[in-house]
Amino acid sequence: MTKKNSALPSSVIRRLTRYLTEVQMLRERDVEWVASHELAEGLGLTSSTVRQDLTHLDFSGTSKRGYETAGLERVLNRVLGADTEWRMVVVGAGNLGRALAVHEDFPRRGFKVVGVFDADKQKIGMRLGSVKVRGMRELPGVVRRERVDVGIIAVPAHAAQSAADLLIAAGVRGLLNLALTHVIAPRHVAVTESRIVSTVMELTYAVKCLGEPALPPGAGA
Amino acid sequence: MTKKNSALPSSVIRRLTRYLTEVQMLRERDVEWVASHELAEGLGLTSSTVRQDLTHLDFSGTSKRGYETAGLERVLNRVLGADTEWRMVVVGAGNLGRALAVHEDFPRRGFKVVGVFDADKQKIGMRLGSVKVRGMRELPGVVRRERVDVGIIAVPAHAAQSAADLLIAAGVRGLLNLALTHVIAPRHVAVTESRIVSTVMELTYAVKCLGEPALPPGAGA
DNA sequence: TAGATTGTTAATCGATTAACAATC
DNA sequence: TAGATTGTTAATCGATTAACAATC
Repeated sequence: MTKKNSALPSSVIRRLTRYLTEVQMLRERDVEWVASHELAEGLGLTSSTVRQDLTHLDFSGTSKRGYETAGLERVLNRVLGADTEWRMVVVGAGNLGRALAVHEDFPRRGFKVVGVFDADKQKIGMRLGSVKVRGMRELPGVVRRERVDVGIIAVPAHAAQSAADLLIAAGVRGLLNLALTHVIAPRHVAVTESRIVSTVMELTYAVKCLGEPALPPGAGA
Repeated sequence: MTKKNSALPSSVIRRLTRYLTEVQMLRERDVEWVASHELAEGLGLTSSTVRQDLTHLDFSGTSKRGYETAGLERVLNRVLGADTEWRMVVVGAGNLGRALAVHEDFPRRGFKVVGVFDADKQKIGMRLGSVKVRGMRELPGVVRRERVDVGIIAVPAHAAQSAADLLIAAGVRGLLNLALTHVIAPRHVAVTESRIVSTVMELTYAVKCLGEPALPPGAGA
């Protein structure tokens, strides 16, 4: 609160989320201290980057010992807002939408899915964990009543913008867009995009660039 | 083939995947030409970035008209390797793994899931689209026989590295890691990581930085 | 103390943007 | 032709890495 708080670069934020999960795992194993070079190794970074990143936090390491995991976890949780509950809805009850609605990692980290919506009547009423799939008409009411912060867009590309518009009009402040198209949102709504198909294409490009393996592992003759 | 081909920067590759999906949609709507500023607008970029990116391609635009969508789609497909079939297996038949195994966007783009594996006996035999969940012991044989290129890791964090090791030993050349931990792989295996929980945390951080809305949309009294 | 590790500054590296001549 | 848009160069911007004094 006493610290300048807004808008760390997204490159830094992306890594902070990884430090957090790493530190949580260290804590489960009762590791009390971690050095920048250890975090770096575990995550494929340089120790310099780690130290640079952690200076953005209201938290200091100790010479010779590194960073106390308990304190680091606490401050990362606070900066990332992972210490508060975030209420989400999922739009689209296809394979991806259904998987996210019941994804165990979400409640574990303070993300609560309070509703799932789909335009397809066949899907309405379907039970997903603790929620039922509802029709799109119910979306605005649920978003308001349940004070939903974030909408997850898991619909086909052609329906993504109208799902976004509906969520924005209902009052969400963030959108996670999983559809293949870019969605437009006003400045007061944050948008993050994540596309599994694009990610796989990035991977296969990298594979292609590796070239054919000199020797397939375990090749006999 | 006649062009230097390897290792465009990953920032460029990430955008090329988006140009490809965008151009495919334009083609469905029978749009024959697209200008850099139009692509930029549709994707939230600058026209300068778009033109810069497209110079990496073995393809030229035309003054006054822009880029021919048919040619652009063809060359993007070729560069990204999206014109060949990629064979994949999914390790982990939890919610996420099952969703990916039957994800419709994959076959549509040349990605074929030829196997799903899980250590849990209860899940073995479960039917997912055209494949059945198999035990981990069958993984090496399937990867070899089916000439699998890429393994998708959709297991809990503590099992991620051993899943990676198994896939690598069996001969995959790429890993898509969806688990929360970093996995280590030798240089001849490409790794891409994608973590839905981290992505949501990036989003909620951005929401937090927006601050409280001055006026909640549609606030009455 | 001696030595390891932080915090921080400066140097490097890469990515994005601006600008404009060439071109159709 | 006139004007719009590319391809490309140079300028800016930001992110990563290297290096080292401060410190416990």
